Amino acid sequence: MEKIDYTSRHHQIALYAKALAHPARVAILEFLAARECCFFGNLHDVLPIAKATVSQHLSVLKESGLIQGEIKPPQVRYCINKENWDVARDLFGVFFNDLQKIECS
Amino acid sequence: MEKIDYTSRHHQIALYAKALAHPARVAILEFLAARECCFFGNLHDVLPIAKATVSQHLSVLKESGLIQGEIKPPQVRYCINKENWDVARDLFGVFFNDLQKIECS
DNA sequence: CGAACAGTTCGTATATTTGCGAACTGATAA
DNA sequence: TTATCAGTTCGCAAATATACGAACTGTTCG
Repeated sequence: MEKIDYTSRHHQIALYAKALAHPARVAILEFLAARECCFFGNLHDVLPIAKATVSQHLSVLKESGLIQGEIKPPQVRYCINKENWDVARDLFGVFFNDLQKIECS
Repeated sequence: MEKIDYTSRHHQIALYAKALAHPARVAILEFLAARECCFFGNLHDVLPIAKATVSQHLSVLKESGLIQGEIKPPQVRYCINKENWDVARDLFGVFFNDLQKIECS
């Protein structure tokens, strides 16, 4: 049997999963997904962590592509990046739903 | 606005996401999901990592509950834990699909 | 200008993750 | 019994993640 390389799908799923791999980030995404818009302060008010840590988690989410930030001085407005959110939803959807059983080797 | 605690849903999603947060584990799950059964050796043959590392990733997946191992001397047969797999699918499904927009505060 | 406000960045400490080779375990085969 | 085979565990090194306070940036307000 040949060694495989991880496909770009494997990497993509892993990257999105990594973004979701902390309860704070799950909570942030849920909070954002429920709102048209949301400022840093709203998140900080609600989360049980220091603002530096909130900012750090937001960076992780921004780097994953799942959210985007827009500067509205003096605040920063965050929201879900709908395009990538849909990509992630489809990746996980296919991953969890489209398993085809093969006979035991 | 009140601080929230992370809910057990947040924790659960984060834990399953953590399990998926490495390409090797995504590849393993995909491989298992496609087969009725699969031995450690099959996975090691296919993955570009040392057997100690394969074993480690399998431990992570076992601890997450997404897979289970059964000793069939001298081999170990791994398979998807269908029950938890379904739980994870539903958690991610709801998470990605059931967002309700609220007006900007 | 100087103070205040909203966030980010920096520096640092600690914990967790990833990866590997080597040593181990437990079952079978010679 | 000894060797072998399948897989796990150990010990370690390097990288990454998590968290925080303090210092910083950039804007607005007096």
